[in-house]
Amino acid sequence: MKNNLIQNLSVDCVVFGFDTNTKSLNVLLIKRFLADEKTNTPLVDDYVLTGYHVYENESLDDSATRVLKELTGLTGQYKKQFKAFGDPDRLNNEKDLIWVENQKFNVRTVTIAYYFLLKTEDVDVTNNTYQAKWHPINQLPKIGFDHKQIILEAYEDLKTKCLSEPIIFELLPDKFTINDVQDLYESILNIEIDNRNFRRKVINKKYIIPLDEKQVGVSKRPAQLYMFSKDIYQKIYQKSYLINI
Amino acid sequence: MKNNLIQNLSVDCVVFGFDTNTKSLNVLLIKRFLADEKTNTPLVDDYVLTGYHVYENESLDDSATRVLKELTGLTGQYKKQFKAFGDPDRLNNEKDLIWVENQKFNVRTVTIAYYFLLKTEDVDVTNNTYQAKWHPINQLPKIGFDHKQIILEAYEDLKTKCLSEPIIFELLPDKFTINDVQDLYESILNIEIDNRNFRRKVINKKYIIPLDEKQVGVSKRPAQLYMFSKDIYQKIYQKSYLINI
DNA sequence: AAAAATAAACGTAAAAATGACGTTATATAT
DNA sequence: ATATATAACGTCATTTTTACGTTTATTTTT
Repeated sequence: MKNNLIQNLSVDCVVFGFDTNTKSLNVLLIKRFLADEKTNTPLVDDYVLTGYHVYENESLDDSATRVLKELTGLTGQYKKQFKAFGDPDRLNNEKDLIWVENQKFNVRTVTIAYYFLLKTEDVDVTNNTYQAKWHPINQLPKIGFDHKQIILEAYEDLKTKCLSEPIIFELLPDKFTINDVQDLYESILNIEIDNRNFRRKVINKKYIIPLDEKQVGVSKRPAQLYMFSKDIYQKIYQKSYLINI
Repeated sequence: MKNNLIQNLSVDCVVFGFDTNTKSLNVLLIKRFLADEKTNTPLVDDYVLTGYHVYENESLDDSATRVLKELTGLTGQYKKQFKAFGDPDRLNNEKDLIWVENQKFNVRTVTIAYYFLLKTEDVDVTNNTYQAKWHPINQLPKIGFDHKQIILEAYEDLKTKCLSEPIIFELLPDKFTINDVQDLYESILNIEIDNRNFRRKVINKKYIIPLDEKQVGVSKRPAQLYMFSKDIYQKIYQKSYLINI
């Protein structure tokens, strides 16, 4: 009955990026493909999150950081551990497939799920060994394991979190327009926002700093560029205790 | 290097309750005591969270539910999985002590931490085998393992969450006064709230329902009793997309 | 070079929510 | 009856939000 031995321990990373051109919140996924050698029938043909076993002397956070670095080459990105997934039958459908190495029945794989926010421009997707690819959160392909659920729960957490903290700027280029910010909120939250009110609200923030630059290469009036100052934000930040139930 | 074998898997439960008399947010903790048989020197003398190994065919959620039931007899309480703790040296200081059965060095214990919100009145602390005791969150005793950190992180999550969701009512009796609600917010958030403004705000909520009852046994003007209607809340609830950064 | 088109950027006013504070009402205790 | 303590209500100024209309700057078209 009691089970004080043995499980697999892994981390999985939901990597979010924002495409300012298509105005789409994207998730970085890895292609899985495996065919039967004789019949050539595809056994696995889907996408999954990046993840890996946690090394023996590694903290959970470090493990997630390592996995992201291996995939993207990036470190220091916004990272949040948002949930552990560990139902006993979590990977049972997949148990003789790849990624799950030498697993026997009844071996539980607990995964600690993180999400990362990064600037799409920082990642070179074409140049990696993982066949990684960005997928719009609203048009996810066939997803393996229970990773669809993990992605959607990460997304829910992100939706809540972006309302109360300026994490959105982790997803934007260093220099952005007010409309970029609005597009991003609209994509994440799947809502429409009044541009005039939104603009005023954002511009009034002390930590949104107008630059001496405008957009280049646009075929209409170029917009003012801004940057986000984390320093200023942290200095003037004071926790709001506004009860909103 | 790689570690695809094995670790201990447990759940730990931070149980929150509110004492309307002392106006204190409390945590339910279990006494640990162990003395050296010869010298009688105390080896362990502190408090810890309830927790246990996850059973072989048990989901993480079910495991937490079981642990709470064993401690309090209660089921169906508000429950949230808020973080996994799994640093490789997490329990190393404690490795030859009780609770950690037959552990060897280098065995990692990952714990999935939950917090529960319950009505203090529902729990009979005196009548349990665990020597469980309520402790004000602001006057915690000596705490074993890394459970102090776990408690404080649960508390942080609760503080954030109670601002945007009416989970506070999980901590109050079924019938409560407006001042009870205020006391609870003040305790949790460690702030002072203007009674008149707070009262207006709360009373205006459709899901706060005045009863045909007043306080009894108080030595001053008895206050109106209210109840919280989860049904009405869920019916009229619509996600607010107010961006507050 | 002027006009048209388009998106950026600014403005205004009503409504709602919040914050700060004064006053009244109702029960119990003396 | 009167005092007392707490519950409960009220008012007003300020801030924030919502809902729109207007102007400005730049590019493209004529």
